[in-house]
Amino acid sequence: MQEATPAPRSDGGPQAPKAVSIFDVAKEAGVSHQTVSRVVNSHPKVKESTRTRVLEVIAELGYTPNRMARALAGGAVRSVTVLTSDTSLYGASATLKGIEEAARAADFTVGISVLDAGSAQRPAEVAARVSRPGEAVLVIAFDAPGVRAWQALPAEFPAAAVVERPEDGSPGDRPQVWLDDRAAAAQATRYLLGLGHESVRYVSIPSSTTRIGQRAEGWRDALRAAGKPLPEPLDGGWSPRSGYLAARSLVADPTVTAVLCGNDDLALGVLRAAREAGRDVPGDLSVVGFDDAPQSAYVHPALTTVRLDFEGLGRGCFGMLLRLLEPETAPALPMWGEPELIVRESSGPAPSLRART
Amino acid sequence: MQEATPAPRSDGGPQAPKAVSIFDVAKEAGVSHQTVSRVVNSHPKVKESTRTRVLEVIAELGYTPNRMARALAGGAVRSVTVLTSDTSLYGASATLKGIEEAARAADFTVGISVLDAGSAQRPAEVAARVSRPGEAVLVIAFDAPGVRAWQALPAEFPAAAVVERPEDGSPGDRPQVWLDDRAAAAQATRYLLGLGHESVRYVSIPSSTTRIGQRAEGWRDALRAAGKPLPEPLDGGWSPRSGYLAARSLVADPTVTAVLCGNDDLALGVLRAAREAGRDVPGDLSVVGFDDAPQSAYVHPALTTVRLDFEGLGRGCFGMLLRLLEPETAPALPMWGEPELIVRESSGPAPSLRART
DNA sequence: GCGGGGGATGTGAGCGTTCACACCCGTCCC
DNA sequence: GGGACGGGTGTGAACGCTCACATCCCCCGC
Repeated sequence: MQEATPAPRSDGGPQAPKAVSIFDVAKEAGVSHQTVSRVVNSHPKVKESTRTRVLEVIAELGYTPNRMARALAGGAVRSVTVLTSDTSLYGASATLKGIEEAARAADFTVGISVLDAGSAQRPAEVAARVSRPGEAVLVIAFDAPGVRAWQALPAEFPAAAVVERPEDGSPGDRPQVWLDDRAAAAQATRYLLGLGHESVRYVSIPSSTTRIGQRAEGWRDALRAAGKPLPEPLDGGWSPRSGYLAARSLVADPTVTAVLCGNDDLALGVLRAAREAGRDVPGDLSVVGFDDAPQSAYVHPALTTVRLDFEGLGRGCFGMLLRLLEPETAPALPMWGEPELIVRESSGPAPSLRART
Repeated sequence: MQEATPAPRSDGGPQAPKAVSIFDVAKEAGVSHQTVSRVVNSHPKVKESTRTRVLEVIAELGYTPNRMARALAGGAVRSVTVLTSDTSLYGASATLKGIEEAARAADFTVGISVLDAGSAQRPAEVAARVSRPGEAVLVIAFDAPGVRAWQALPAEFPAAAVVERPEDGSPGDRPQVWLDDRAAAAQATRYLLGLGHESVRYVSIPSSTTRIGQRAEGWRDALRAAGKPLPEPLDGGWSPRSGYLAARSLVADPTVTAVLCGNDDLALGVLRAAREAGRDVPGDLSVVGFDDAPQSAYVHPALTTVRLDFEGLGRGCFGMLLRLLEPETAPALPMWGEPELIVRESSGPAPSLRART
């Protein structure tokens, strides 16, 4: 009677549409299952007429290869699991978007598994995240859990990673991609210095390694090059709240006139702390962020920040993996954009210069 | 002889660690492969001593069941593909986070596939996203592509969805979860009205269906209940930019003193438009957002908004799916939080009242 | 005319798992 | 004492695919 939605009751339901297999297609097309397989995998040695016939039947029957069976039989897996520790941060989610896009284009299935601080360390734990031994893995290693997972990954896994910086101790041949955060941070710092600020303070995101982060490094580079003393960076987290907490002491100090932040969320927190302390931005204090999240152009004051091409980076990372997996057929590695300083409203000339004007 | 972790590389081969299978375990434990299978699947009828022995061998050999083979053989798939159209919006990414969390707890693998406007319509296209016919699907259907995918999903798929509102034409038995946006929007509107505002305007996110969205509906409900005229909602998109563009005309009108926005990003755009038009928030204009994104408490002015428990919703959605898949073993459905109005700085008494004070 | 190459196709054996069944052996009951 | 029962276990056949190999046929060259 009613035609709609037979409600897929998992148990003894009389349904089970019995997916069409390679044998069904073969029978219908009057060829062997192997020929169908060849057509599906675009093997060269199939007669054109046969190929057409098979393709017709495939379309007619609505055949879809069963990925599981294919993988089981030792074929190409065309599936990748992304290991990441937080899908909701802008950097990670934009990178994931890029990966998914590239993966879909290459007809890969993408899985996702969230790392927590504890589990990322043991190789077995990490390996267990993957559905099939041998399946490819992509790690978004912007933070410590990510890096640990990347390091813990058994060497036999085909894998690539998006990292803050290449591991320096290890052999440099693991496929990984990164952005030149260091240069970008240096550029942002030089920009602030060029505005006449005596110095620039830095509120840092957590570093992904035991060493100081790349962005902090770049900030120090610029300060050092300008012959300025190197103040201690302030430790922030990833959230606006952590930026706010870290900045409260900072903004109370009138000699601080420029702050570079490890990301835009931190900058938001700094902005709020500044406002509460009665400091005008950019009049009394310049604040520069990092990442250029979609909101950053619209907050008040609009954030001067460093735009990072996370999506491109994600595509690039997948590209490296594809190259590893299928060296001959993989397309050229897509390039991603260079970091770019976007000047908006939250930064301006040092108060001293301003007064003089 | 050697007791410790025999490092799976069985032979002298350079690579190909040749994962240990159920047969390896069986042989080592002196039982049949089927008994191992029973142990792994915690089948009741296995002698305790046998079970212990097998478990020991499993641990020793580092055996992990091969998901592909298991799925192929008709076992439980324990894998779910999430269909969503944008991983970077706060609502979707928070929901995804909740889903992933619940899925991991239930030992499910989660895949993700991004929908674009075109592909979401044809059932075959949607079905092809899934790696195995019969594999479970979760749809995040906050927008039109999501809803179309949900509708296009062949009925034989075990699936659940997070929706803006339940489909009204169809039989209500498809498993879906939603938040009471309508009541929340009504509450926010009443709140603004209670502040003395003559009326409240609405900048809408795109509706997921052909009808007006739930949030707009709630806004209308409240206006109607208060005996106010119903102005046309303004069409926004999802981005701050679209909120900005939509609001430019709005903020130019001095009779408009309160604006409700379909999400926090739109509200950010409205805030900027207001500022450019020289309108003080909340002095001249109250702005209320929706979603309570992590940034919203830190922007200036801090956004009054409706907090939505997206993560809980995601967990709930997965819970529904699990119930569908494993009716007897599934735990009770986790509940998720009610929407909650969070009053911050961007809203206040109507200018008229304020003047009087 | 015959051996040889190679394009086009078919055959059968796995891949690692679960399912349906058969089997063994005690225990209980009549 | 024999049959029914049922806990505990083994056997073989799927599942849908790819791999390695065998086979067929046609065309070539000598």
